[in-house]
Amino acid sequence: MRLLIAEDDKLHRSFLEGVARDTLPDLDDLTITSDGEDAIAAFNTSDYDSVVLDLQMPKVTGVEVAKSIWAKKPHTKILFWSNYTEEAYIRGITKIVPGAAVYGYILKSAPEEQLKLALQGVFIAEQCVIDREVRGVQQRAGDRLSGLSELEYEALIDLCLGLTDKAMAARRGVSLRGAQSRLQHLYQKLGLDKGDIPIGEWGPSFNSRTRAISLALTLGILNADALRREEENLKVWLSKAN
Amino acid sequence: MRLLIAEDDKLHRSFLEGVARDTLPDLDDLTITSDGEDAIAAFNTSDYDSVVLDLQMPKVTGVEVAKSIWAKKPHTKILFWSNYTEEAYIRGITKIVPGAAVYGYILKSAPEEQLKLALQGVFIAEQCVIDREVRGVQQRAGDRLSGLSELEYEALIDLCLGLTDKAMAARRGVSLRGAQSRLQHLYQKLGLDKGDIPIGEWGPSFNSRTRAISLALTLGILNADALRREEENLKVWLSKAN
DNA sequence: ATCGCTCTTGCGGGTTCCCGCAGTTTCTAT
DNA sequence: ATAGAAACTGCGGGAACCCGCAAGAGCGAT
Repeated sequence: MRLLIAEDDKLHRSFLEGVARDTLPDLDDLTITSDGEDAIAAFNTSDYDSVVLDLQMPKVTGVEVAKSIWAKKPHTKILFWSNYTEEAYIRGITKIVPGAAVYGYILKSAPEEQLKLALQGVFIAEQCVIDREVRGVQQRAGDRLSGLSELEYEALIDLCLGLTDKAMAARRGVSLRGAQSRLQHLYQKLGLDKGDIPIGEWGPSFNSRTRAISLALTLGILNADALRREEENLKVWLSKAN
Repeated sequence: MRLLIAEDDKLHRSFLEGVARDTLPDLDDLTITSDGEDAIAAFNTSDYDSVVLDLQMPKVTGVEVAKSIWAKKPHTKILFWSNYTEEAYIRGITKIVPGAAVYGYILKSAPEEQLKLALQGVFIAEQCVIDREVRGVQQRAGDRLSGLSELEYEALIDLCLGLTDKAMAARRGVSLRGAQSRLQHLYQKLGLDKGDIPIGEWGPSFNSRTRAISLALTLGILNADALRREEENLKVWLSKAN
Protein backbone atom coordinates (compact mmCIF):
# COMPACT_ATOMS: atom_id res chain seq x y z
CA MET A 1 0.00 0.00 0.00
CA ARG A 2 1.31 3.39 -1.06
CA LEU A 3 -0.05 6.46 0.71
CA LEU A 4 0.18 10.15 -0.15
CA ILE A 5 -0.67 12.84 2.39
CA ALA A 6 -1.29 16.55 1.74
CA GLU A 7 -1.81 18.84 4.72
CA ASP A 8 -0.50 22.34 5.27
CA ASP A 9 -0.66 22.68 9.04
CA LYS A 10 2.56 21.44 10.56
CA LEU A 11 1.06 19.96 13.71
CA HIS A 12 -1.78 18.18 12.04
CA ARG A 13 0.64 16.86 9.48
CA SER A 14 2.89 15.12 11.94
CA PHE A 15 -0.06 13.93 13.99
CA LEU A 16 -1.63 12.40 10.94
CA GLU A 17 1.63 10.77 9.94
CA GLY A 18 1.88 9.16 13.36
CA VAL A 19 -1.63 7.84 13.31
CA ALA A 20 -1.27 6.53 9.79
CA ARG A 21 1.91 4.62 10.63
CA ASP A 22 0.24 3.13 13.69
CA THR A 23 -2.96 2.20 11.99
CA LEU A 24 -1.96 0.94 8.58
CA PRO A 25 0.16 -2.19 8.81
CA ASP A 26 1.45 -2.71 5.28
CA LEU A 27 2.66 0.71 4.30
CA ASP A 28 5.17 0.35 1.47
CA ASP A 29 5.54 4.04 0.85
CA LEU A 30 4.43 7.19 2.64
CA THR A 31 4.91 10.60 1.06
CA ILE A 32 3.95 13.81 2.78
CA THR A 33 3.39 17.15 1.10
CA SER A 34 2.32 20.47 2.51
CA ASP A 35 0.38 22.01 -0.34
CA GLY A 36 -1.84 21.10 -3.24
CA GLU A 37 0.65 21.67 -6.02
CA ASP A 38 3.25 19.44 -4.45
CA ALA A 39 0.64 16.77 -3.93
CA ILE A 40 -0.30 16.73 -7.60
CA ALA A 41 3.33 16.70 -8.61
CA ALA A 42 4.08 13.81 -6.26
CA PHE A 43 1.11 11.85 -7.52
CA ASN A 44 2.27 12.26 -11.08
CA THR A 45 5.79 11.02 -10.43
CA SER A 46 4.96 7.93 -8.46
CA ASP A 47 2.14 5.43 -8.01
CA TYR A 48 -0.21 5.81 -5.07
CA ASP A 49 -3.39 3.93 -4.40
CA SER A 50 -4.42 5.92 -1.33
CA VAL A 51 -4.48 9.63 -0.53
CA VAL A 52 -5.36 11.80 2.46
CA LEU A 53 -6.22 15.40 1.60
CA ASP A 54 -6.75 18.49 3.66
CA LEU A 55 -9.33 20.70 1.98
CA GLN A 56 -8.03 24.12 2.81
CA MET A 57 -4.58 24.58 1.39
CA PRO A 58 -2.79 27.52 -0.18
CA LYS A 59 -2.95 27.79 -4.00
CA VAL A 60 -4.75 24.53 -4.75
CA THR A 61 -7.65 23.13 -2.71
CA GLY A 62 -7.98 19.52 -1.75
CA VAL A 63 -11.01 19.36 -4.00
CA GLU A 64 -8.94 20.37 -6.99
CA VAL A 65 -6.22 17.91 -6.12
CA ALA A 66 -8.82 15.17 -5.92
CA LYS A 67 -10.19 16.19 -9.28
CA SER A 68 -6.79 15.95 -10.88
CA ILE A 69 -6.10 12.61 -9.21
CA TRP A 70 -9.38 10.99 -10.13
CA ALA A 71 -9.08 12.27 -13.68
CA LYS A 72 -5.95 10.18 -13.99
CA LYS A 73 -6.86 7.20 -11.82
CA PRO A 74 -10.52 7.03 -10.90
CA HIS A 75 -10.01 4.08 -8.57
CA THR A 76 -7.71 5.94 -6.19
CA LYS A 77 -9.01 5.90 -2.61
CA ILE A 78 -9.19 9.37 -1.07
CA LEU A 79 -9.87 10.42 2.49
CA PHE A 80 -10.76 14.09 2.94
CA TRP A 81 -9.72 15.48 6.30
CA SER A 82 -10.99 18.94 7.04
CA ASN A 83 -11.84 21.49 9.68
CA TYR A 84 -15.20 22.53 8.39
CA THR A 85 -18.44 21.30 7.01
CA GLU A 86 -18.79 24.11 4.48
CA GLU A 87 -21.40 23.22 1.95
CA ALA A 88 -19.21 24.68 -0.77
CA TYR A 89 -16.59 21.96 -0.31
CA ILE A 90 -19.08 19.16 -0.02
CA ARG A 91 -20.80 20.32 -3.16
CA GLY A 92 -17.45 20.42 -4.90
CA ILE A 93 -16.61 16.88 -3.88
CA THR A 94 -19.89 15.20 -4.69
CA LYS A 95 -19.70 16.84 -8.08
CA ILE A 96 -16.37 15.25 -8.99
CA VAL A 97 -16.43 11.85 -7.36
CA PRO A 98 -16.40 9.15 -10.05
CA GLY A 99 -19.16 6.59 -9.95
CA ALA A 100 -17.52 3.75 -8.10
CA ALA A 101 -14.78 5.58 -6.24
CA VAL A 102 -14.03 4.88 -2.61
CA TYR A 103 -13.68 7.96 -0.48
CA GLY A 104 -14.21 9.32 3.00
CA TYR A 105 -14.79 12.60 4.74
CA ILE A 106 -13.83 13.15 8.34
CA LEU A 107 -13.48 16.23 10.51
CA LYS A 108 -10.32 17.26 12.28
CA SER A 109 -12.27 17.80 15.45
CA ALA A 110 -13.20 14.13 15.59
CA PRO A 111 -11.48 12.00 18.21
CA GLU A 112 -8.40 10.05 17.20
CA GLU A 113 -10.33 6.80 17.35
CA GLN A 114 -12.61 7.91 14.54
CA LEU A 115 -9.70 8.93 12.39
CA LYS A 116 -8.18 5.49 12.77
CA LEU A 117 -11.44 3.84 11.82
CA ALA A 118 -11.76 6.07 8.79
CA LEU A 119 -8.23 5.26 7.62
CA GLN A 120 -8.85 1.56 7.91
CA GLY A 121 -12.35 1.75 6.52
CA VAL A 122 -11.42 3.62 3.38
CA PHE A 123 -7.96 2.25 2.60
CA ILE A 124 -8.24 -1.34 3.76
CA ALA A 125 -11.90 -2.31 3.77
CA GLU A 126 -12.61 0.01 0.81
CA GLN A 127 -15.77 1.45 2.30
CA CYS A 128 -17.02 4.98 2.00
CA VAL A 129 -16.75 6.56 5.43
CA ILE A 130 -18.53 9.83 5.92
CA ASP A 131 -18.78 11.76 9.13
CA ARG A 132 -22.24 12.16 10.60
CA GLU A 133 -22.19 15.95 10.53
CA VAL A 134 -20.96 16.08 6.98
CA ARG A 135 -23.58 13.60 5.96
CA GLY A 136 -26.23 15.99 7.22
CA VAL A 137 -25.03 18.80 5.01
CA GLN A 138 -24.70 16.46 2.06
CA GLN A 139 -28.30 15.43 2.28
CA ARG A 140 -29.57 18.94 2.53
CA ALA A 141 -27.59 19.81 -0.58
CA GLY A 142 -29.12 17.00 -2.60
CA ASP A 143 -32.54 17.64 -1.22
CA ARG A 144 -34.73 20.07 -3.07
CA LEU A 145 -36.58 21.22 0.01
CA SER A 146 -34.12 23.01 2.22
CA GLY A 147 -31.18 23.07 -0.16
CA LEU A 148 -30.38 25.11 -3.21
CA SER A 149 -30.56 23.83 -6.75
CA GLU A 150 -27.44 24.01 -8.86
CA LEU A 151 -28.77 27.06 -10.67
CA GLU A 152 -29.63 28.88 -7.50
CA TYR A 153 -26.22 28.06 -6.19
CA GLU A 154 -24.64 29.59 -9.27
CA ALA A 155 -26.70 32.69 -8.75
CA LEU A 156 -25.56 32.86 -5.16
CA ILE A 157 -21.96 32.76 -6.23
CA ASP A 158 -22.39 35.53 -8.76
CA LEU A 159 -24.24 37.52 -6.17
CA CYS A 160 -21.49 37.08 -3.60
CA LEU A 161 -18.87 38.09 -6.13
CA GLY A 162 -20.65 41.41 -6.45
CA LEU A 163 -21.92 41.14 -10.00
CA THR A 164 -24.83 43.15 -11.33
CA ASP A 165 -27.92 41.48 -12.72
CA LYS A 166 -26.81 42.26 -16.23
CA ALA A 167 -23.39 40.78 -15.71
CA MET A 168 -24.90 37.60 -14.27
CA ALA A 169 -27.18 37.33 -17.27
CA ALA A 170 -24.25 37.72 -19.63
CA ARG A 171 -22.10 35.25 -17.73
CA ARG A 172 -24.72 32.54 -17.52
CA GLY A 173 -26.16 33.10 -20.94
CA VAL A 174 -29.70 33.99 -19.98
CA SER A 175 -31.82 37.09 -20.28
CA LEU A 176 -31.82 39.84 -17.68
CA ARG A 177 -35.16 38.69 -16.38
CA GLY A 178 -33.82 35.15 -16.25
CA ALA A 179 -31.01 36.14 -13.94
CA GLN A 180 -33.40 38.08 -11.76
CA SER A 181 -35.71 35.13 -11.64
CA ARG A 182 -32.93 32.91 -10.35
CA LEU A 183 -32.20 35.46 -7.68
CA GLN A 184 -35.83 35.56 -6.76
CA HIS A 185 -35.91 31.83 -6.18
CA LEU A 186 -32.71 32.07 -4.20
CA TYR A 187 -34.20 34.71 -1.92
CA GLN A 188 -37.19 32.50 -1.36
CA LYS A 189 -35.12 29.49 -0.38
CA LEU A 190 -33.16 31.61 2.04
CA GLY A 191 -36.32 32.79 3.72
CA LEU A 192 -36.28 36.32 2.42
CA ASP A 193 -39.93 36.31 1.49
CA LYS A 194 -41.70 39.51 2.14
CA GLY A 195 -43.34 38.28 5.30
CA ASP A 196 -40.19 36.92 6.83
CA ILE A 197 -38.09 40.01 7.24
CA PRO A 198 -38.65 42.13 10.34
CA ILE A 199 -40.07 45.57 9.74
CA GLY A 200 -39.23 48.45 12.01
CA GLU A 201 -40.92 51.81 12.00
CA TRP A 202 -38.30 52.95 9.50
CA GLY A 203 -39.34 50.26 7.02
CA PRO A 204 -38.00 46.82 6.13
CA SER A 205 -34.72 46.12 7.86
CA PHE A 206 -33.05 44.04 5.22
CA ASN A 207 -31.94 44.42 1.66
CA SER A 208 -32.50 41.02 0.07
CA ARG A 209 -29.46 41.27 -2.12
CA THR A 210 -26.97 41.81 0.67
CA ARG A 211 -28.90 39.83 3.24
CA ALA A 212 -28.65 36.78 1.03
CA ILE A 213 -24.87 37.02 1.20
CA SER A 214 -24.96 37.43 4.93
CA LEU A 215 -27.09 34.35 5.35
CA ALA A 216 -24.99 32.29 2.97
CA LEU A 217 -21.94 33.07 5.07
CA THR A 218 -23.41 32.55 8.51
CA LEU A 219 -25.19 29.37 7.46
CA GLY A 220 -21.95 28.00 6.08
CA ILE A 221 -23.10 27.62 2.48
CA LEU A 222 -20.09 29.63 1.35
CA ASN A 223 -16.87 30.80 2.92
CA ALA A 224 -14.24 33.39 2.16
CA ASP A 225 -11.94 30.74 0.82
CA ALA A 226 -14.39 29.41 -1.70
CA LEU A 227 -15.10 32.98 -2.67
CA ARG A 228 -11.48 33.73 -3.45
CA ARG A 229 -11.43 30.74 -5.77
CA GLU A 230 -14.62 31.74 -7.52
CA GLU A 231 -13.06 35.15 -7.96
CA GLU A 232 -10.37 33.47 -10.05
CA ASN A 233 -12.96 31.80 -12.25
CA LEU A 234 -14.66 35.11 -12.68
CA LYS A 235 -11.45 36.80 -13.78
CA VAL A 236 -10.95 34.15 -16.41
CA TRP A 237 -14.43 34.70 -17.73
CA LEU A 238 -14.10 38.46 -17.66
CA SER A 239 -10.96 38.43 -19.75
CA LYS A 240 -12.45 35.97 -22.20
CA ALA A 241 -15.71 37.83 -22.57
CA ASN A 242 -14.85 41.50 -22.49
CA MET B 1 4.13 32.77 37.57
CA ARG B 2 0.59 31.56 36.98
CA LEU B 3 -0.50 30.85 33.42
CA LEU B 4 -3.94 30.31 31.90
CA ILE B 5 -4.37 28.84 28.41
CA ALA B 6 -7.52 28.83 26.27
CA GLU B 7 -7.47 26.94 22.98
CA ASP B 8 -10.16 24.78 21.43
CA ASP B 9 -8.17 22.61 19.05
CA LYS B 10 -6.97 19.50 20.82
CA LEU B 11 -3.66 19.18 19.03
CA HIS B 12 -2.65 22.79 19.32
CA ARG B 13 -3.63 22.72 22.94
CA SER B 14 -1.29 19.94 23.91
CA PHE B 15 1.44 21.30 21.69
CA LEU B 16 1.17 24.66 23.36
CA GLU B 17 1.20 23.11 26.78
CA GLY B 18 4.40 21.28 25.98
CA VAL B 19 6.15 24.36 24.66
CA ALA B 20 5.02 26.45 27.60
CA ARG B 21 6.35 23.93 30.11
CA ASP B 22 9.66 23.77 28.27
CA THR B 23 10.05 27.48 27.86
CA LEU B 24 8.81 29.00 31.07
CA PRO B 25 10.96 27.93 34.01
CA ASP B 26 9.06 29.14 37.06
CA LEU B 27 5.54 28.00 36.34
CA ASP B 28 3.65 27.79 39.63
CA ASP B 29 0.32 27.01 38.06
CA LEU B 30 -0.87 26.07 34.58
CA THR B 31 -4.57 25.84 33.79
CA ILE B 32 -5.86 24.81 30.39
CA THR B 33 -9.35 25.43 29.08
CA SER B 34 -10.90 24.66 25.73
CA ASP B 35 -13.37 27.47 25.27
CA GLY B 36 -13.89 31.11 26.10
CA GLU B 37 -16.49 30.70 28.80
CA ASP B 38 -14.36 28.29 30.76
CA ALA B 39 -11.41 30.62 30.45
CA ILE B 40 -13.33 33.52 31.97
CA ALA B 41 -14.68 31.31 34.72
CA ALA B 42 -11.20 30.02 35.53
CA PHE B 43 -9.78 33.53 35.58
CA ASN B 44 -12.43 34.62 38.02
CA THR B 45 -11.82 31.80 40.48
CA SER B 46 -8.07 32.01 40.66
CA ASP B 47 -5.26 34.50 40.16
CA TYR B 48 -3.33 34.52 36.90
CA ASP B 49 -0.81 37.03 35.70
CA SER B 50 -0.36 35.55 32.23
CA VAL B 51 -2.79 34.26 29.63
CA VAL B 52 -2.54 32.68 26.18
CA LEU B 53 -5.69 33.00 24.06
CA ASP B 54 -6.78 31.48 20.81
CA LEU B 55 -8.95 33.95 18.94
CA GLN B 56 -11.41 31.64 17.27
CA MET B 57 -13.31 29.71 19.88
CA PRO B 58 -16.90 28.54 20.12
CA LYS B 59 -19.32 30.82 21.98
CA VAL B 60 -16.85 33.45 23.21
CA THR B 61 -13.96 34.85 21.16
CA GLY B 62 -10.50 35.38 22.49
CA VAL B 63 -11.07 39.09 22.05
CA GLU B 64 -14.04 39.00 24.37
CA VAL B 65 -12.17 36.95 26.92
CA ALA B 66 -9.36 39.50 26.85
CA LYS B 67 -11.85 42.29 27.31
CA SER B 68 -13.31 40.64 30.37
CA ILE B 69 -9.86 39.92 31.79
CA TRP B 70 -8.46 43.39 31.25
CA ALA B 71 -11.59 44.92 32.68
CA LYS B 72 -10.80 43.17 35.94
CA LYS B 73 -7.00 43.31 35.89
CA PRO B 74 -5.56 45.66 33.30
CA HIS B 75 -1.99 44.59 34.00
CA THR B 76 -2.53 40.96 32.97
CA LYS B 77 -0.15 39.88 30.22
CA ILE B 78 -1.91 38.29 27.26
CA LEU B 79 -0.51 36.48 24.27
CA PHE B 80 -2.93 36.04 21.37
CA TRP B 81 -2.27 32.95 19.31
CA SER B 82 -4.27 32.69 16.15
CA ASN B 83 -4.56 31.20 12.70
CA TYR B 84 -5.41 34.31 10.83
CA THR B 85 -4.55 37.93 10.37
CA GLU B 86 -8.16 39.04 9.98
CA GLU B 87 -8.40 42.75 10.34
CA ALA B 88 -11.60 42.32 12.32
CA TYR B 89 -9.73 40.64 15.16
CA ILE B 90 -6.86 43.05 15.15
CA ARG B 91 -9.26 45.96 15.22
CA GLY B 92 -11.07 44.37 18.12
CA ILE B 93 -7.86 43.94 20.07
CA THR B 94 -6.35 47.35 19.54
CA LYS B 95 -9.67 48.80 20.61
CA ILE B 96 -9.65 47.13 24.01
CA VAL B 97 -6.00 47.01 25.00
CA PRO B 98 -5.49 49.19 28.08
CA GLY B 99 -2.83 51.88 27.86
CA ALA B 100 0.14 50.19 29.46
CA ALA B 101 -0.80 46.55 28.99
CA VAL B 102 1.73 44.00 27.81
CA TYR B 103 0.48 41.75 25.07
CA GLY B 104 1.57 39.78 22.04
CA TYR B 105 0.14 38.45 18.79
CA ILE B 106 1.62 35.46 17.07
CA LEU B 107 0.41 33.21 14.29
CA LYS B 108 -0.01 29.47 14.60
CA SER B 109 1.83 29.01 11.35
CA ALA B 110 4.98 30.51 12.85
CA PRO B 111 7.84 28.13 13.64
CA GLU B 112 8.12 26.80 17.16
CA GLU B 113 11.14 28.96 17.82
CA GLN B 114 9.11 32.11 17.38
CA LEU B 115 6.42 30.89 19.72
CA LYS B 116 9.04 30.29 22.40
CA LEU B 117 10.45 33.76 21.93
CA ALA B 118 7.00 35.26 22.15
CA LEU B 119 6.20 33.40 25.35
CA GLN B 120 9.39 34.58 26.98
CA GLY B 121 9.17 38.07 25.56
CA VAL B 122 5.66 38.75 26.76
CA PHE B 123 5.55 36.85 30.04
CA ILE B 124 9.11 37.22 31.32
CA ALA B 125 10.62 40.27 29.67
CA GLU B 126 7.23 42.03 29.55
CA GLN B 127 7.65 43.27 26.01
CA CYS B 128 4.98 43.58 23.40
CA VAL B 129 5.68 40.97 20.73
CA ILE B 130 3.79 41.30 17.51
CA ASP B 131 4.21 39.14 14.45
CA ARG B 132 5.51 40.87 11.34
CA GLU B 133 2.48 39.96 9.23
CA VAL B 134 0.04 41.08 11.86
CA ARG B 135 1.93 44.30 12.28
CA GLY B 136 1.36 45.03 8.63
CA VAL B 137 -2.38 44.77 8.96
CA GLN B 138 -2.33 46.79 12.14
CA GLN B 139 -0.62 49.67 10.45
CA ARG B 140 -2.96 49.71 7.53
CA ALA B 141 -5.87 49.83 9.97
CA GLY B 142 -4.49 52.85 11.81
CA ASP B 143 -3.49 54.55 8.62
CA ARG B 144 -5.99 56.82 7.00
CA LEU B 145 -4.77 56.12 3.51
CA SER B 146 -5.48 52.48 2.76
CA GLY B 147 -7.46 51.64 5.88
CA LEU B 148 -11.01 52.35 6.88
CA SER B 149 -12.05 54.87 9.48
CA GLU B 150 -14.11 53.67 12.39
CA LEU B 151 -17.26 55.06 10.81
CA GLU B 152 -16.61 53.45 7.49
CA TYR B 153 -15.94 50.20 9.26
CA GLU B 154 -19.28 50.44 11.02
CA ALA B 155 -20.96 51.05 7.71
CA LEU B 156 -19.22 48.01 6.29
CA ILE B 157 -20.54 45.85 9.08
CA ASP B 158 -24.10 47.03 8.61
CA LEU B 159 -23.72 46.49 4.92
CA CYS B 160 -22.46 42.95 5.38
CA LEU B 161 -25.29 42.17 7.74
CA GLY B 162 -27.67 42.97 4.93
CA LEU B 163 -29.29 46.11 6.30
CA THR B 164 -31.02 48.67 4.13
CA ASP B 165 -29.88 52.27 4.06
CA LYS B 166 -32.81 53.28 6.20
CA ALA B 167 -32.08 50.67 8.81
CA MET B 168 -28.44 51.73 8.97
CA ALA B 169 -29.51 55.31 9.44
CA ALA B 170 -31.83 54.34 12.27
CA ARG B 171 -29.26 52.12 13.92
CA ARG B 172 -26.46 54.67 13.84
CA GLY B 173 -28.63 57.66 14.56
CA VAL B 174 -28.01 59.63 11.39
CA SER B 175 -30.14 60.73 8.49
CA LEU B 176 -30.73 58.57 5.46
CA ARG B 177 -28.38 60.67 3.44
CA GLY B 178 -25.83 60.40 6.21
CA ALA B 179 -25.81 56.62 6.03
CA GLN B 180 -25.53 56.75 2.26
CA SER B 181 -22.68 59.17 2.56
CA ARG B 182 -20.77 56.78 4.77
CA LEU B 183 -21.32 54.05 2.24
CA GLN B 184 -20.10 56.31 -0.48
CA HIS B 185 -16.83 56.89 1.34
CA LEU B 186 -16.54 53.19 1.99
CA TYR B 187 -16.92 52.40 -1.68
CA GLN B 188 -14.24 54.93 -2.48
CA LYS B 189 -11.77 53.42 -0.05
CA LEU B 190 -12.38 49.98 -1.47
CA GLY B 191 -11.65 51.20 -4.95
CA LEU B 192 -15.17 51.11 -6.27
CA ASP B 193 -14.96 54.51 -7.87
CA LYS B 194 -16.71 54.75 -11.14
CA GLY B 195 -13.54 54.54 -13.15
CA ASP B 196 -12.21 51.51 -11.37
CA ILE B 197 -14.79 48.89 -12.16
CA PRO B 198 -14.49 47.03 -15.42
CA ILE B 199 -17.21 47.69 -17.95
CA GLY B 200 -18.27 45.04 -20.40
CA GLU B 201 -20.51 45.58 -23.36
CA TRP B 202 -23.46 44.75 -21.12
CA GLY B 203 -22.64 47.58 -18.74
CA PRO B 204 -20.77 47.86 -15.48
CA SER B 205 -19.88 44.45 -14.09
CA PHE B 206 -20.18 45.17 -10.41
CA ASN B 207 -22.81 46.31 -8.01
CA SER B 208 -20.98 48.45 -5.47
CA ARG B 209 -23.12 47.32 -2.60
CA THR B 210 -22.43 43.62 -2.99
CA ARG B 211 -18.96 44.06 -4.41
CA ALA B 212 -17.95 45.86 -1.24
CA ILE B 213 -18.85 42.76 0.76
CA SER B 214 -16.96 40.56 -1.61
CA LEU B 215 -13.84 42.68 -1.29
CA ALA B 216 -14.10 42.91 2.47
CA LEU B 217 -14.12 39.12 2.64
CA THR B 218 -11.38 38.36 0.17
CA LEU B 219 -9.13 41.09 1.55
CA GLY B 220 -9.60 39.70 5.03
CA ILE B 221 -11.16 42.79 6.56
CA LEU B 222 -14.04 40.66 7.81
CA ASN B 223 -14.71 36.97 8.16
CA ALA B 224 -17.74 34.79 8.63
CA ASP B 225 -16.94 34.37 12.27
CA ALA B 226 -16.87 38.08 13.01
CA LEU B 227 -20.07 38.36 11.04
CA ARG B 228 -21.89 35.85 13.17
CA ARG B 229 -20.97 37.86 16.25
CA GLU B 230 -22.09 41.12 14.74
CA GLU B 231 -25.32 39.38 13.92
CA GLU B 232 -25.84 38.91 17.65
CA ASN B 233 -25.29 42.60 18.32
CA LEU B 234 -27.75 43.40 15.61
CA LYS B 235 -30.39 41.17 17.12
CA VAL B 236 -30.00 42.92 20.45
CA TRP B 237 -30.46 46.27 18.80
CA LEU B 238 -33.42 45.10 16.74
CA SER B 239 -35.32 43.91 19.77
CA LYS B 240 -34.50 47.06 21.69
CA ALA B 241 -35.44 49.41 18.90
CA ASN B 242 -38.51 48.02 17.23
C1' DA C 1 -51.10 12.36 -25.08
C1' DT C 2 -51.70 14.98 -21.14
C1' DC C 3 -50.67 16.61 -16.86
C1' DG C 4 -47.35 18.76 -13.78
C1' DC C 5 -42.99 20.68 -12.65
C1' DT C 6 -39.08 23.61 -13.46
C1' DC C 7 -36.89 27.13 -15.90
C1' DT C 8 -37.25 30.98 -18.87
C1' DT C 9 -38.86 35.40 -20.99
C1' DG C 10 -41.15 40.17 -21.76
C1' DC C 11 -43.62 43.87 -19.64
C1' DG C 12 -44.67 47.25 -16.25
C1' DG C 13 -44.46 49.70 -12.02
C1' DG C 14 -42.96 50.64 -7.47
C1' DT C 15 -38.99 50.84 -4.58
C1' DT C 16 -34.30 51.33 -3.34
C1' DC C 17 -29.90 52.76 -4.30
C1' DC C 18 -26.05 55.77 -6.07
C1' DC C 19 -24.23 60.11 -6.21
C1' DG C 20 -23.36 65.17 -7.60
C1' DC C 21 -24.30 69.72 -5.71
C1' DA C 22 -24.58 72.86 -2.06
C1' DG C 23 -24.99 74.44 2.62
C1' DT C 24 -23.92 73.69 7.75
C1' DT C 25 -21.53 72.05 11.77
C1' DT C 26 -17.43 70.42 14.25
C1' DC C 27 -12.78 69.85 15.13
C1' DT C 28 -7.91 70.43 14.44
C1' DA C 29 -3.85 72.90 13.31
C1' DT C 30 -1.19 76.83 12.40
C1' DA D 1 -8.61 83.73 14.81
C1' DT D 2 -8.76 81.57 10.43
C1' DA D 3 -8.20 78.03 7.23
C1' DG D 4 -8.86 73.21 6.14
C1' DA D 5 -10.52 68.72 6.65
C1' DA D 6 -14.15 65.55 7.83
C1' DA D 7 -18.79 64.55 8.68
C1' DC D 8 -23.85 65.34 8.21
C1' DT D 9 -27.92 67.11 5.79
C1' DG D 10 -31.71 68.01 2.02
C1' DC D 11 -32.72 67.86 -2.79
C1' DG D 12 -33.15 65.70 -7.16
C1' DG D 13 -32.42 62.71 -10.95
C1' DG D 14 -30.90 58.57 -13.22
C1' DA D 15 -29.95 53.81 -12.75
C1' DA D 16 -30.49 49.36 -10.73
C1' DC D 17 -33.23 46.24 -8.43
C1' DC D 18 -37.50 43.50 -6.87
C1' DC D 19 -41.40 41.19 -8.24
C1' DG D 20 -46.33 39.99 -9.86
C1' DC D 21 -48.50 38.48 -14.04
C1' DA D 22 -48.87 35.82 -18.10
C1' DA D 23 -47.12 32.98 -21.64
C1' DG D 24 -44.06 29.64 -23.48
C1' DA D 25 -40.32 25.67 -23.81
C1' DG D 26 -38.53 21.29 -22.16
C1' DC D 27 -38.96 16.98 -19.59
C1' DG D 28 -40.41 13.13 -16.99
C1' DA D 29 -44.44 10.48 -15.13
C1' DT D 30 -49.05 8.51 -15.32
